[in-house]
Amino acid sequence: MRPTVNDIAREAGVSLATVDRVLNARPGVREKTILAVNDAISKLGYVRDVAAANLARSRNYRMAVVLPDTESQFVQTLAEALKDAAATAAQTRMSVTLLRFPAEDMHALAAMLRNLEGQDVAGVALMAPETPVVRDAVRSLRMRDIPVVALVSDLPNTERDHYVGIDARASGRTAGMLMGRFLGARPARVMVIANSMLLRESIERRLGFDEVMLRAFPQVEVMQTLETHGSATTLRHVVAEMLANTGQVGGIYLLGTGHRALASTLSELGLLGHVVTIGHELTPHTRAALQSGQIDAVIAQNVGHLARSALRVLRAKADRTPIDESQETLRIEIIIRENLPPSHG
Amino acid sequence: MRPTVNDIAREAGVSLATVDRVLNARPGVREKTILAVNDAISKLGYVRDVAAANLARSRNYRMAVVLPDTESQFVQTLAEALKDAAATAAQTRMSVTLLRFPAEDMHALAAMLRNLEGQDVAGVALMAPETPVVRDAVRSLRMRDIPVVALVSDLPNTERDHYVGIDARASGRTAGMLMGRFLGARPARVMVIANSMLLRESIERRLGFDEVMLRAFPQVEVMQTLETHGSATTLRHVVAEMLANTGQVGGIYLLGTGHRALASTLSELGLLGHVVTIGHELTPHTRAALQSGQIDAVIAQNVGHLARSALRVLRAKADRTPIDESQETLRIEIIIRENLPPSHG
DNA sequence: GAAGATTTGAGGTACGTCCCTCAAAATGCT
DNA sequence: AGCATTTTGAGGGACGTACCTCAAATCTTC
Repeated sequence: MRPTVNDIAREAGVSLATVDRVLNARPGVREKTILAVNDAISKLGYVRDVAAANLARSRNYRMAVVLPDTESQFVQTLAEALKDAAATAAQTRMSVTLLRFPAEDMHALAAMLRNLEGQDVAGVALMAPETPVVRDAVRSLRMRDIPVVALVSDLPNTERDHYVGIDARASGRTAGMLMGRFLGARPARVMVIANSMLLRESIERRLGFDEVMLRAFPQVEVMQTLETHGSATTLRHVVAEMLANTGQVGGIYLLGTGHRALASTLSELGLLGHVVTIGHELTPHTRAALQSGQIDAVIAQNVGHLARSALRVLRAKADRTPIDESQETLRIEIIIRENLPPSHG
Repeated sequence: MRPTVNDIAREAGVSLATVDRVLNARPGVREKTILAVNDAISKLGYVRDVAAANLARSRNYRMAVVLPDTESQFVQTLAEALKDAAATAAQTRMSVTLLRFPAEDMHALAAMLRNLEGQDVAGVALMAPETPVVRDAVRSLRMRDIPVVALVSDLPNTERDHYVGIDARASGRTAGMLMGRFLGARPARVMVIANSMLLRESIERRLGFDEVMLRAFPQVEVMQTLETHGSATTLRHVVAEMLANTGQVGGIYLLGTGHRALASTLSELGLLGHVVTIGHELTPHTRAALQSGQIDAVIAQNVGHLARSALRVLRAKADRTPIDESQETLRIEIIIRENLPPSHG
């Protein structure tokens, strides 16, 4: 049988009230008594029954998840995963509010976060680029003891409590290694396409990619990043132009979105399936593209895991409970047609 | 506020006792009343507070995990992961007993499982090859309403409640695709090495591998499987012989264990790093081999996830609670040096 | 050693659910 | 209608913890 607070009281030779005061760090206990209780705790191997504790507290965890308001399939997929995770988390007295901010409007985001401070929010998960305004908002939340978890894109220069997501640089390296090996030994050129090189993630991925290419595949020339600014038309245009003016393009590395536009452009040029294409994130589009052979590999993070992990970490932070690192570390997944996971509705 | 059983009672116009009877499927309630209660439940969106329920039940789940008693690093790693998962699961009143059976002695295993029947075990997770004896033992457990979860290696022709692990055939296909792409366009031969081709897993992996090779890489010749029977000496011998008698060996596919022996053999022959090597499962050995470039890729399943998943599924089965498929589906992971996850102590 | 402050004990209620008992009410059957 | 049977209600104790109050015991300090 697991020891309870009563066992500790008996073992330490104090009353239940004192054990309770020690356990919950309430004042009015002598140092000596605190030590005696802690001794009993470790001697009996007592572990607080969190479920019972939360029941007694009848605590409700209101968590907020803040995502950019883009139509990007990845963000949509993530939002869905978060809803699922929230439904499950409801079983453990957690309620999750999903908020969206206009993607380019950092001040709107800051206002949103400031607003959250007023309400009794137990934690915030945030997917946003690191700008000064965001840094200030995060600091402000932390000052009020509200845990903040960075989602998908890290906020390394803020006081965020935790980052849930994969290392963008390492995922770029992974993409690079696959690209190099898939291209084979012959010299080739690789096109790199991004939405915007102002995004930390794109920069990091590209850095990782280049790192590996330079080191391991010197015969491959990686060209300058083409920016699409999220526009399919621009993507079509720059890709067609680049392909017309450059020979030996053997690979395309898509740092961000635009898989559909890329596939149709390649298809028009009769190149579909003849160029090694590697992208990021598993969405309905990339899934379909993998299945039909339009993409060769996708570097992804498991969004279901991401969502559950974010909520678990927020919860742990709110409870001031330790985090199981091995469970909360997301893996950089390499997905090809052969190991495509089932889609689950 | 979340609705409680009291709210349901009020809403349905019945007493607390009746709501309780319905919720816990106790007898002695008219069909009509059951419907009324269920209506109230769905109307109010009631979700049972599992924590409180378990507290009240003060139920202890004794789970047993049965693994073969091999020194294989994979099994060792899995055992470690299970211990970690068990430690965490202890927080939710679950205790896990880890049992080992002599790898080749199916009758010893059967006796072990029969012995479990006597004790009040709430569930069994089992990693074992599917033999008639095992089939009978599983059936017997199920007859006593003890849930059985197959671990790592499926038991498809038994009445096991669930399988936690990856599809061996699909992981063979994944290995095949990587092998083909890593080899490049030129013709080559691929050696396949297994411990024993009597193991279902080895067969399945090989089938998947061949499938892809035949379809997508006709220029590659996949040779007959060499069996090592777990002996490093045998491995050294057969590999050296095969390499001496066969030209153009560009790749080696290791279906089971033997990474260290293979590396040292290749090293002696001056071939280390010149042959595309693909193996299975992430263990300290394969991790080191990936890091040093001795292996090019490993097809793996996340053992931490595997362990947690097995315990969660057992728990759900014991509680007769639905399973979150998307959380319990293990992914076929492709691991190369660039996306090697951290080792976590 | 007395007054004051600090520390400890005893006891209670609550959280939401399970599970038990016993009596009361409703229903079915002849 | 009367009886047996089934269904329902009312109530209480338990699980392990949190949090509250009030009194008693123990320490300080002069």
